[in-house]
Amino acid sequence: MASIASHSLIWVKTKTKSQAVAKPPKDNSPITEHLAYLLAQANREINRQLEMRLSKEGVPVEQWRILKVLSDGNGHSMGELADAVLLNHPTLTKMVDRMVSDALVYRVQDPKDRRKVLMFVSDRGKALSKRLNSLAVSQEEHIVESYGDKSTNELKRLLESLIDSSN
Amino acid sequence: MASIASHSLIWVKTKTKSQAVAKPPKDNSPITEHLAYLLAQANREINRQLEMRLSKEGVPVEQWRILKVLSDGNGHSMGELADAVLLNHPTLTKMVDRMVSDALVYRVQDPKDRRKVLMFVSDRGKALSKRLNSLAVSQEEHIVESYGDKSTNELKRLLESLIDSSN
DNA sequence: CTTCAATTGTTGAATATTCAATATTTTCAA
DNA sequence: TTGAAAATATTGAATATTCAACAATTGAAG
Repeated sequence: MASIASHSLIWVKTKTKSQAVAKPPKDNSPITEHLAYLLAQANREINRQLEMRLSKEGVPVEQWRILKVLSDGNGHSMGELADAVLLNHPTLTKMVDRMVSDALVYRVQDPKDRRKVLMFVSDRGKALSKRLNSLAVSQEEHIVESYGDKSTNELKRLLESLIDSSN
Repeated sequence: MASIASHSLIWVKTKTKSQAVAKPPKDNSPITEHLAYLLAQANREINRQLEMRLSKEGVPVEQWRILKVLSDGNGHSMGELADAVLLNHPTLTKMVDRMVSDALVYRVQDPKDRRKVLMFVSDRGKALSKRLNSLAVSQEEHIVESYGDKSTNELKRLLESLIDSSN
């Protein structure tokens, strides 16, 4: 990992003239200045691109998430899984039903707490998961190409800390 | 607007030690290292918060967007509006149907191109829009409180440029 | 122990979204 | 000028999501 001195005296290029810096939106600001809108817009676009990649395997983005989370080999309860893959419980139940039909995952009742169901990924699911991961990684590489390494990493860092600060 | 010299010699605080910097994800990276996932997660959380605020007026986030876009007073065609508010055309048509029933907006056939329908906001819609904007602005202020001004502005800037680079 | 509240997951009905087909109008080439 | 293709918006059927109610199990207080 890059390690640099704790303080550096460097030239920083700064904007001339009044900057188009995002300000807290006023009542009459365009919607494009709202963080909530920018997040929705960026998410929609990136998700659309990923969806197109994954369509090669005929699988929705949510199933990639499910397979990826389960690929640690441990059993995950439905509740846990729902949080991890950003789906409501009933939506997850029904998507898992489909994936069970497709023999990608299977349910096991948790012996420690029989209210719970532990989800596992099948061999078939693991194989699919690998192919999906390649597609997802290649999408992110494509983003990095046009958007840049620095920006991508900085954006990820900021998103993580936004999520942290929202809990 | 703030105006500063075009180059400044300043102290920049930099990280000591190896940083926990996000790297391009590998096949076996956790899903939380994928940009697509972080965007979905952040969007879900911020959208959920906004939804809760707007529920005071019994209005979904999408209707706030529609009213906000139409609040410039100009007529907007359905296609234009669909793009702006991040909805598919048929979804928008049906949501607009509801809003017309609620007397928030109305349709006018475009005299220049009669394939098009121009959408306008009613007085009632304008009044509601104002109240919704207050709620949305106060949400963003709340985010800025816990997340910080710098981070918020930087995040917005990066999201804008991500979107730009994706077109 | 027993009972009642909380947790976990699923189901079915109600609602919303999406896909494909349609209708209308405009554009443009022949 | 005409006819075919493109653009725009809507519709209805198919699909997906959500809400509220339910069933099963556990936890915990009395």
